[in-house]
Amino acid sequence: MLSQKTSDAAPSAHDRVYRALRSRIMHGQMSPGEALTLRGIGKEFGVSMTPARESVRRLVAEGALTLSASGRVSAPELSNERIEELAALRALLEVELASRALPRAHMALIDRLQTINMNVAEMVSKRDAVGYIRTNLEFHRTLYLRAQAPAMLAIAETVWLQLGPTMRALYGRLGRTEPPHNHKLIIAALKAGDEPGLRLAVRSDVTHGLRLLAG
Amino acid sequence: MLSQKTSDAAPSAHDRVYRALRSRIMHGQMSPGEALTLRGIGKEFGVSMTPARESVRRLVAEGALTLSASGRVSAPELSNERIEELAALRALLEVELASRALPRAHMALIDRLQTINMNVAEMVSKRDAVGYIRTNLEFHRTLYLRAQAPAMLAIAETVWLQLGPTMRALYGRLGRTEPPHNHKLIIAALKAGDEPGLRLAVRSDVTHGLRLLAG
DNA sequence: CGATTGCTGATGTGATCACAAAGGATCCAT
DNA sequence: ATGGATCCTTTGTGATCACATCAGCAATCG
Repeated sequence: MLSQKTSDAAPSAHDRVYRALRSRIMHGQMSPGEALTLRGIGKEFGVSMTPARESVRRLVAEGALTLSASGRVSAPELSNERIEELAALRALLEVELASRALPRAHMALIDRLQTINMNVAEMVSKRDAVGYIRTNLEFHRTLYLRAQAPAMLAIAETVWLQLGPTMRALYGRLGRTEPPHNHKLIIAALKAGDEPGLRLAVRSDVTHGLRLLAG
Repeated sequence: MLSQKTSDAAPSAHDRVYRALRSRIMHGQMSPGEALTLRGIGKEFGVSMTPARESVRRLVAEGALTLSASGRVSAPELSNERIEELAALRALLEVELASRALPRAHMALIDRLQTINMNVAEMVSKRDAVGYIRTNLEFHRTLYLRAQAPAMLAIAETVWLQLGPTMRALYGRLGRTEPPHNHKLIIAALKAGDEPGLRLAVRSDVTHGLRLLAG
């Protein structure tokens, strides 16, 4: 799911469009229900309808966009049931990924996570929703990359993608002064080599924000 | 992932092609490495390259097909690491799905599972690889549908899809006389309301065959 | 004043075409 | 016989076009 081609030497037009839209969706730069048109995308990226269509179809296949019965495409408006299910999926997958990353997590990685976490805190203090989502996902991805489980990570990213448009809405309702407390628990558990603690911390981090959105 | 459109009233050309190819891949009717061409697909289904391309792109996005650097498309040849990872994913997801289905599993469902299981046994005795794969997946899907977790089920089916072309290769090496013993354990655990037993049985069923393929 | 019907612009779909690149086969040289 | 270079066929990509359909809006009627 991450890289369509095994070699990304020649970025085709549809791939460029795909990546741009994907990033926009995953980072909460689209609101739920917001519509897109093929001709509009084509115009924005200077391509014809063909690559625009392929990008959109691919994103629809990944659940990042919704296709209405008439073929109109828009960012999904998730039901509470679906949000809860996606949150459960995040918990299931990311706990496993973190657990697999734990034995390989050396100091260099933990340092990097702490640096990223400072950026997360900065985004929170700046009330930068998009920046917060991006750095937060970067924190998780950096950890999970150590799990050496690309298929699992790809699926986890697909779940993030599906939650993207809903994320910003979450940020709005969220008690914003919250520094990333759970991230510190994750880092502490990594340092201590405490697997049960790590699993719990990841589960809490992933579940907490989404629970209040669904409820 | 399952239904591209919320309403499947008007089956568009690319959707028809997509479904046909998807079924072919998932049921092991394509060998790993087998190539496809857009014009060939178009000719086979009586459509132009456009719907053929969309179907293929969608299947590539789902990991059901592999796109070479030059855009050529073929059924994936999975590495052992990837097979093991996909097996782990199946275990993770399907144990959860079974666990969620358990409290909702009434007698009617168990009866249905037993009927399907007879078909599985029949396919095994007939040495029908495709039929075996199809009925086996039907067994699992029937159970998981009770979990009321469409997103999770969709992801599980994506994993099945990725394993599809490899499945038949598995069947060849598999001790074929094996009747679906683990399926009986699953049914027994469902009858007894035994959640730990169910989790173990599902994990064994999902993991066993794939382990020897990867090893 | 509100609901319904009819219309118009906008939108997705699929076909076709031109083009570039890749793969394979053939031919030649060693 | 074998290795390599060359040519040609096949293949994917992206653009454009014709067509059917849908959404939104306006005019009309109750």
